[in-house]
Amino acid sequence: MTTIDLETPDGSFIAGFTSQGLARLSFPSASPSARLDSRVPAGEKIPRAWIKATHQAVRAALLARPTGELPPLDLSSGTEFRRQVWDILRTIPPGRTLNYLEVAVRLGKPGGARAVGQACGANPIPLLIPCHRVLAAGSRLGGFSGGLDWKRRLLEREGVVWREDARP
DNA sequence: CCCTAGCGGTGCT
DNA sequence: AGCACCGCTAGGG
Repeated sequence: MTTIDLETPDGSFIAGFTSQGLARLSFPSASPSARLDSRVPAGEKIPRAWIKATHQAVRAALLARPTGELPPLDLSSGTEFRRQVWDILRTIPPGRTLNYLEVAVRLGKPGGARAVGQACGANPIPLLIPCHRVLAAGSRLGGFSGGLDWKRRLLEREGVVWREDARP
């Protein structure tokens, strides 16, 4: 994996590329264990177009704008089920949300809400695969592996309203 | 608020 | 094969 720093007004994101495409993205605030290591020497050569597309997509997403065309994605770290979940997440536009149950239903697995949550947590490319647009039932915030502060910040910019606590 | 039961997918033994 | 873990949900006290 080759890592590239992406500077943004929100700090430095780190993108990880394989020869297949963009494989990971870490937030500026990511804990050392979750943060990609940009010091490791580059493995493979990465097309400049991929880096440019990623940089633009990240900056757009941070402004609550559609990402436009993404570079090729390497989602080989995911199981079939998880890739199906991630594909659904990519259909959620800025400012819109689904909840875990709704994603499960779309997959034809109405009992799979919990597995959907697990798949969201395993999302290797947060922000661009917008797992922050998945809330819990009743518009409750639910979780976020990148830290709930980031989830709140992104949703707020997109004009989404959520409920901080308590069930209906 | 809490607790419980049930759920599907995943990874580790 | 078994089992513990989960970004969950619905129901009841």
